[in-house]
Amino acid sequence: MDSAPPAPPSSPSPWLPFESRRRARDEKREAVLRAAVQLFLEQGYHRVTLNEVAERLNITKPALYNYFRGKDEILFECWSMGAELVDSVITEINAGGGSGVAKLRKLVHAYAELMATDFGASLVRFDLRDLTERNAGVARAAKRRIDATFRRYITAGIADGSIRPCDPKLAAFAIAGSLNWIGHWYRREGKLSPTAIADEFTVRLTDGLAAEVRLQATKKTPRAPQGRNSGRKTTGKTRTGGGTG
Amino acid sequence: MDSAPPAPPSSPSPWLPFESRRRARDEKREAVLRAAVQLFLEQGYHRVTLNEVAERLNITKPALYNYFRGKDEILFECWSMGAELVDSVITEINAGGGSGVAKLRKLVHAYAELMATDFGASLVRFDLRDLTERNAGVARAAKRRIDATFRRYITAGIADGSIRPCDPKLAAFAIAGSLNWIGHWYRREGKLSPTAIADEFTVRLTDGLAAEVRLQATKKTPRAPQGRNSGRKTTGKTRTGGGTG
DNA sequence: ACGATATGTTACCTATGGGTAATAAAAAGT
DNA sequence: ACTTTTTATTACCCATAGGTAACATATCGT
Repeated sequence: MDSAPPAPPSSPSPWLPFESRRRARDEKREAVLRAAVQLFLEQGYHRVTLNEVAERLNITKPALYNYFRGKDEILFECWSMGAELVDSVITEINAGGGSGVAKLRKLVHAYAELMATDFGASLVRFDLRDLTERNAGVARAAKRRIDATFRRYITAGIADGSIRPCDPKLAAFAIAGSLNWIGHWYRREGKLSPTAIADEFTVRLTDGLAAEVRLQATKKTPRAPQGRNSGRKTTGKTRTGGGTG
Repeated sequence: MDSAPPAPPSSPSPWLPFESRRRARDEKREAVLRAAVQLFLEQGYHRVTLNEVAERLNITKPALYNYFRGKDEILFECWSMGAELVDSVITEINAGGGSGVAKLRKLVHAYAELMATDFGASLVRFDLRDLTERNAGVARAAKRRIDATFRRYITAGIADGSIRPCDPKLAAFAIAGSLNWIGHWYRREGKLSPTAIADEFTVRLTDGLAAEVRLQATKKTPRAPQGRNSGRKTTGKTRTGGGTG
């Protein structure tokens, strides 16, 4: 409160400290979600207060109630944003063709990239028990649909011969587990880009399942049929995130 | 509060409602941890009150402070129990011999089984941000050791030729992710026994990495390796847990 | 311009639950 | 038996943070 309020450097908030406020409702709603999801991921849902969320948007707590019924609804809407992203990915893959393993690879790749986004990570970092019973039900249903999709692609792959026989349920658990975990260790500031991670995981996770072709890891080795590691001497310390969890 | 207190059916609490209280201190301390970890996993740390923990042990909240400095310390001690289990597993594997892939398989198997225990699951279900900075530091260090072990076995495997060349860091992430996720979906009441899961994951997760032998999945296992669940009729829907997460 | 509506603000309420003080009752020491 | 120490109980404190009421100010339709 010293001199004039020069507006904090990069403020991606539609509410300028005390100025023009004429944006569309939906735009503001989404701005709340973007601020909230970021804080929730940073500090954890229970440690984030609505005052903090509001403050980051240059408004005050009660203003939030113009857009949401309460804290848990904000959480749910964040989660839903992620779920919609996954749903649209699935819809697109379903629309296209390809063998079982091809579809599975597409899903793995897209899902891995999603886990590196805020709304994507919220799918696996938020605790559904923080939602109302009603919303938790919706969320569980969405999760089931996603899980079913993994299994369906695997089952289809086994049927069309592109995937070696295995238990679709456990295979789906193993794959989804790896992918979901990305949401826990990925850090924007790390050296691994989302696409690099997605590329690698697509190979790693479907390699053991594929019936025929063995995909090569994207290690740049121009020729080498047997993925030579691109000279990286694995000098330990690369640390991107928490490692095991 | 009607008739005489016949002591709740199966009370694994050293504190009988109003009777002999002469157990050793450590035994009680651990009883607190067992009750706490169970509640924390069931309902989530923030939704569990110390009153609930105490109530389950037939005591009152302040009594807990004879054994712990506060709620967060209970959480930390639960977490530590899990960490110690992993550490002892690692110690044992390190003591034995075998190729890189052999050690990795041992670790995967044991870790998978651990994820099906309360203290094991607490390793990945608890939020380290709920701990004091000091304890969180200890926990992070432990996690790093575990992660390093995965990478070391993989690196060793590549060196001794038992594992195909790959990026140890990402491979470790992929494997640990799958395993950690077990802690999220495994349910005691489900039909999958911990060993069945461990067996399957050991194959699934190291299959794509192994240089030579391709292990065979445990398919063909007659049916229940273990799971004679008291006559549960297994009607279609198998659902063990949340599926994707 | 001018009400009506949407969107903010300030000031407040209150349930919750971690933590503590004072005290009583066992266990253990002598 | 008695004191001392450990361990439990009852009664309380109080900071936090979600939520609400009452009021203010833009924005908009006409």
